[in-house]
Amino acid sequence: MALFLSTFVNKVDRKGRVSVPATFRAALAAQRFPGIVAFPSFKFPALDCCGIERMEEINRRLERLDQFSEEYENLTPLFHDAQALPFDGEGRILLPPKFIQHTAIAIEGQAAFVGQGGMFQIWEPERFARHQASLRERALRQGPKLPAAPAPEGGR
Amino acid sequence: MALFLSTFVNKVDRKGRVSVPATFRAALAAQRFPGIVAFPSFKFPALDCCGIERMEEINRRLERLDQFSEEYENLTPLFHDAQALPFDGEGRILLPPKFIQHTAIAIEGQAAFVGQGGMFQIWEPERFARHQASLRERALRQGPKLPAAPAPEGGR
DNA sequence: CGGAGGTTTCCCATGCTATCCCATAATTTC
DNA sequence: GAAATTATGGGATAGCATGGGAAACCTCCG
Repeated sequence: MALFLSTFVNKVDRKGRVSVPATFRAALAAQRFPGIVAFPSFKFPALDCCGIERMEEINRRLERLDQFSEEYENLTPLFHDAQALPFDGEGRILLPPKFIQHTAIAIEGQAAFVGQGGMFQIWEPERFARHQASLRERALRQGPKLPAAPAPEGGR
Repeated sequence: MALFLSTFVNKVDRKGRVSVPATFRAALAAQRFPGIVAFPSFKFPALDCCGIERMEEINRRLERLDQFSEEYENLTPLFHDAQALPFDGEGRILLPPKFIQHTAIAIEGQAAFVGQGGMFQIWEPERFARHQASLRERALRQGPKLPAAPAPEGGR
């Protein structure tokens, strides 16, 4: 299973290239497409990213919704704006102008790669810091709850 | 299942490396990733640590929540700050600067590995001593209670 | 059709740091 | 008491993030 952990801040060079952290690349190494798939977050100035296989999984989940329902339609933009970003020889990706704009990441600035478990996000570092603070605050207020272990074989 | 017992204090060398106690390594030996996963404790200047399998288990549970829900988001900070720390050939890990800072562990100082059962913590030894004292004091005041064993046949 | 301008992809060079490897001392086991 | 395991130290090496330039590519216009 691909598991993305920790936060890495890397530089964006003049051409709009960024190194994907080596540990993230390693988590994706087994997949057919050597690169990542990214799409603008609905709610935040960030990119949601994963490997191609996860994208296929998301598609399978989407297929379980009624084809002409509003929920279905609400989710399809995800595919409209998604882009496959291949690694270059050094493990970098090129951030397309649209993504630069959506995230407010600057050319010759920095990009934060944020592990989320099965996926990761890309943020402009200062915006992420603010986002993280507000997330913490909300999580404390609401009390994070992890669903019980899936019953079948359950540990213990 | 991995079970971590007792407390060990080891040196942190000039490069920020510490030996993980051999018994803890043995408890993790069966897992795919040879190393530990650590993240800053919410409440204390300490690191919470476990093996990769436990992290994957947490991720599996997380995946049962809707991808873009608030409950989901509330739990992701766990992954933002977690780091996989692989063992070197001698069973040491490298403490990243962030963790050094959070725990106030000093380069060329010491680190305490504290067994907690299914997980363990890493503390700066003096801080842990104070923490332990206040824990004891509270436990005495409140009287510790261990949940009863599940009924023999116990469903779930 | 051909070529100029701009862009993208590939390749090589560099400094830095983490990782590997070996050595030694202390401790435990047999 | 000898051998194995563990904790610790330090030097050598490989991998990573980063920068720049050359080659391939496309597009638009002459």
